[in-house]
Amino acid sequence: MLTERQLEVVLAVVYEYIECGEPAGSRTIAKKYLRGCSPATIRNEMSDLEEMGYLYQPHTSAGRLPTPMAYRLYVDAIMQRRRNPHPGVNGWLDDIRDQRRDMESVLAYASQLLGKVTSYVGVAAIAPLEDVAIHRIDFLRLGGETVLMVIVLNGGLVHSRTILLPADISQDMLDNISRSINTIASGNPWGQVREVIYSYLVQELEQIFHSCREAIDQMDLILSSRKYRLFTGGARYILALPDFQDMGKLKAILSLLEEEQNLAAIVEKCSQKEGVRVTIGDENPVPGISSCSVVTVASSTKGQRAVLGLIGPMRMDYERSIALLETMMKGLYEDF
Amino acid sequence: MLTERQLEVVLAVVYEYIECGEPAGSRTIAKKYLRGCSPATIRNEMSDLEEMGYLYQPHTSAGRLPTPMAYRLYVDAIMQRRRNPHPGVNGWLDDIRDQRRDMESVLAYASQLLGKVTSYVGVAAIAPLEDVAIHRIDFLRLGGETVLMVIVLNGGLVHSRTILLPADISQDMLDNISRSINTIASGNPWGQVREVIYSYLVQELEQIFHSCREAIDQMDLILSSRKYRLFTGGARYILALPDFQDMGKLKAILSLLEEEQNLAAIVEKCSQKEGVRVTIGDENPVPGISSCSVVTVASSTKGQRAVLGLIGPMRMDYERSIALLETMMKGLYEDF
DNA sequence: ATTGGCACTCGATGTAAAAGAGTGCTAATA
DNA sequence: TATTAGCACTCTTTTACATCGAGTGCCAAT
Repeated sequence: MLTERQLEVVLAVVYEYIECGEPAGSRTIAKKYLRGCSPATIRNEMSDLEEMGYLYQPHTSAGRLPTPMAYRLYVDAIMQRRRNPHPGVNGWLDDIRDQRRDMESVLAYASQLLGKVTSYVGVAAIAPLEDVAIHRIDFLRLGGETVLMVIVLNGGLVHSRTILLPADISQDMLDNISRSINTIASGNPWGQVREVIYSYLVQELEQIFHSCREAIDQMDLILSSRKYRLFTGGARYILALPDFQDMGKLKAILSLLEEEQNLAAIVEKCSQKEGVRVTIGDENPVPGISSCSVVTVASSTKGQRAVLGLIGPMRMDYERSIALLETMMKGLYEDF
Repeated sequence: MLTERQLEVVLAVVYEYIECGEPAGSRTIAKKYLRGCSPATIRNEMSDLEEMGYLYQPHTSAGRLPTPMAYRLYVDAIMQRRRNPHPGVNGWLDDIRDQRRDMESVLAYASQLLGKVTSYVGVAAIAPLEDVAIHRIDFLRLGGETVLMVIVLNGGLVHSRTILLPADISQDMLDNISRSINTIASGNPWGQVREVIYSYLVQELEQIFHSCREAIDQMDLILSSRKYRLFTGGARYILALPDFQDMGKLKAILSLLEEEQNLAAIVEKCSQKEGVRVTIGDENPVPGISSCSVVTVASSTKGQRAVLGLIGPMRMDYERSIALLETMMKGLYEDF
């Protein structure tokens, strides 16, 4: 177990490193954070803390750096105490409100904004899941067997997808089908009406036209798949950070952004429960960004679940990031 | 004017630099490209060419590098002669065909593919312009004055956008409006029906409900705006290129990718006329990527205009890039 | 007009010395 | 017993300097 002073030292090292970006020496810590002690005392503590796995030295004659364990300690400390709202957010939210956009645009804009003001990568995600109420579903015949399925969810989220039915169906017939589906589905989340539709509607419709099953299967595929709609923004700003001067890290993070599935894996894990979540280094499910941390905040109203997040270096400014995300999410949800 | 041999030397320097990535010396050029001449002769020619602005030396004791003028010469030479189709494209096209996706997915996939196989940044764009035939337009009431407008264009391109009408209109009323609009618009490009709708329909509908004008204005905004739908892919691969080891350049190109308007400006310029277009360095309209080149190919069938492109370093492999884009565009258009 | 020869330039590479930051250890101290 | 001052030691970073080598420019010979 850590003594009071050891804890202070660890937190000081983390704080100092986040601020300055360089290994913290005993002298600095003594002077800036623990005025009552001499550098020598701090050295002794540091030596012990290194043995315990909280600190390490990049080389013999350098100061100490925090290990992921230390970051975890630091973040847990932040999470326990009350946090102040991040300043400036209200102004940005007003901008968003003025534009009166749909949820997709709002989140796209939010991710850009997050990236820009933090210099980390901003992430926004929305879970078009089975428990979001369906507004309506339409099928538009594009020609031949190709049909465009448009699913509108409450909150203005639109999913459209061209599907291929096993036969050529007239628009009138498609309208009939969508009317029947909408009667049951509209206003309810897919998760609730799925069973009903499969047990009752498909049978009835199948008598009219057996292609209905195909159409509904496709719907099920989209709505049941735990697919997130993802937005990222501000990737260019991380180039300025000293932590990403290394090409290897840069490549890892850019790859992550381009491969949506991996990003989705991270986001999904975070949206399990509401509130802030911080994943440090190896704690996050994707290899390759083991030197990065992810801060996310998940929230849901009316069954609409959204996630805002920041991906940054392990020495990111957790306190500010958390405050920013919390404030912004709170602000966004007053609108929707 | 350039002599025959001077031309040969310039082209050789460009070719050599594209291949090896290092300044070409007189010795190398003489040995590899102009066997009949001695290094000293080449040196004299090079000296003249430098004066003429085709070559330059990064420092006194280095070989020569091509200037943008030299690249222009080189590209023009390629463009004049017959080009062979790029191998391997057919296989990829089969993959695309197998997935039977709509145009959006196809282009998104194509941009990724382009980036991956070239290590440059792949770009795909589609111009949802006034001259693409409209399939149909729907208005879906989301609640209150908020309405989702879904515009489906021929080819499966979908544009949806929430708009705000000055009054609360029932879904039935909206259906009436869209039915009226579709009667006139469906099957025709907006450019052709725009006048008709404004002169005839708006007047008629306005008697029923004056909000129609707002709705149609919004449509006009989307369809008349020369807005491109853009896809980029493979940005992570350029990190491996020696040309982008410099953070400044990297930042420039990543910024470009995140700011769609700039990218659109580039693409727009290229889609003016069909066929391949190469923009070298400062020739392209966006500052910041003055050390990059852009190769694009534009094409259109049934009024559907699409652009494929590659953004790479100025010493990109133009020959291969051009062949790749031409072959791929040709292949894609056999499907659509 | 072309070519061989040679001095010259300038970046790249390598080595050594000096500087600087920070530790670990020991002995003195409160 | 916990803390502290002092000092030797380690390892990186910086600087300076000599060397190397690729490639040019120019001149005289062909």
